[in-house]
Amino acid sequence: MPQLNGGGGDDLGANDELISFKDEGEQEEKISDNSSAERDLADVKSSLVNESETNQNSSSDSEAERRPPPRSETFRDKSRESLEEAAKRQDGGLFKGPPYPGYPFIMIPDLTSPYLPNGSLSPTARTYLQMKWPLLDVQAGSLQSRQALKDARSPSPAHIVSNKVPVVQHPHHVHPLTPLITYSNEHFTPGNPPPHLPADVDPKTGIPRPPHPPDISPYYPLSPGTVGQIPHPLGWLVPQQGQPVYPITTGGFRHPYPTALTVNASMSSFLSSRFPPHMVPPHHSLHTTGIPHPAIVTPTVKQESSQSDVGSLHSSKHQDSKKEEEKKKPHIKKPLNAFMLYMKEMRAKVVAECTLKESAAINQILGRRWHALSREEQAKYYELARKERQLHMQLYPGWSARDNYVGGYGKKKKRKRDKQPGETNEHSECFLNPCLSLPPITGEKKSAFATYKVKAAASAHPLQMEAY
DNA sequence: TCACCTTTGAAGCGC
DNA sequence: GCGCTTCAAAGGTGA
Repeated sequence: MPQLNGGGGDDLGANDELISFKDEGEQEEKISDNSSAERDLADVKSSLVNESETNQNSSSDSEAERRPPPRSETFRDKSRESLEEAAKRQDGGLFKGPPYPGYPFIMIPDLTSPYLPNGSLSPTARTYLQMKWPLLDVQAGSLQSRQALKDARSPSPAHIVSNKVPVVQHPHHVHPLTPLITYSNEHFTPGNPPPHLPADVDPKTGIPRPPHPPDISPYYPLSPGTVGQIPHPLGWLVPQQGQPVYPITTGGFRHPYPTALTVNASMSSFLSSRFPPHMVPPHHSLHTTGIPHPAIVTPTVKQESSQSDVGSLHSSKHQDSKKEEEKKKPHIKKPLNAFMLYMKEMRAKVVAECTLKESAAINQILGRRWHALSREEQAKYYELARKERQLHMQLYPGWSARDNYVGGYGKKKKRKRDKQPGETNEHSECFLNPCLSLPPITGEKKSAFATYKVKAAASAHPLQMEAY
């Protein structure tokens, strides 16, 4: 909420900047800032709510005269009301499930991760696994039971549980990292439903979902008949004749993102060193499962040939097939960066809390919250993004971001309207809501950050540059 | 139907 | 090396 008397908006903006460039020795301030992250969110939320209400009111009347000062009583009251209402919702009055429940992922930070020098699983992740993945042990147990059915050289279930890094994107627009990783207690509040619920209830619609067979990943739209016929997700990494080079337990079959789940950083190195490039399908949108790689989007192709009269279309078939061939060309998407991963995880929460759905507004909030994240939390996302890029590189060695540029795939996006430095966007929340305004990145800081990035690129993510 | 909006970060490219 | 541009996700909005 804009705090005119306290200069809250400016302060927030300043804090954002502090957070963005932590290498400039400003982390102390950030800690205190993080402690107020929730309060900040509440402020943003209430501001947005109030703002939307204000906008609605303004449309019917001469809003310029009536627009209340930000600290007017009505403003506070409404904000308080909205906050109280939100609090009621979170108190359990209206149960809200986690945005992405039941993902069959097991995300345990890489043991080589810098976050826990002792190599142990972070408490947060542990808590997350316990609460969100109560079936973990069960699954491991079931894996053990299934182990007998499988290649004796398969690794132990423990192997499965560890070092799983979901790195690629979900074909259904839900990034595996998103539901999987709860980086802070804030992300996983006690108000979240018990883990067994999400499997039965659609978190978005609240509509009960039919239970999934225990052996089927709920994220594969597979018919029961296909169960058991599914080759191993890493089948494309497996030598043709027989045994997988990399032993995989049946647990791997449960994961929608096989490579992501079974390949972590070290594993990626293993794969890259172990498998010749021809074993990595750079241009295949489908695994042997028939399930597209999440990072690949194959444009929907009309099934004209099978549905239309063959004779009448014979003449134009050639042209159609030509077009279809182009359409079929798989679109390998860019790996998500840290902020995108964060957005995917937090979007649902912000939407639920702010009762906003417009992505532009949501993204503004998320941008602010991103800046409000602690260094450690951001580092986790950077690390995940780094791993995602790593895996992406290994999956698609020849792929370049340039491939997705204009001319490579899809339609050309119209160039955004460039804003002049002092120009404000009337649509922008920043225009009306100082709480959402972010200070521009100065050239000095950009430069510093560029240097920062260059160094980081040589090793890890920017936040790890501290060590240098 | 599709571009736009809005965010941050990664990557490509030209100078 | 720097600055600019594009794309990644998301869903409402407007043309």
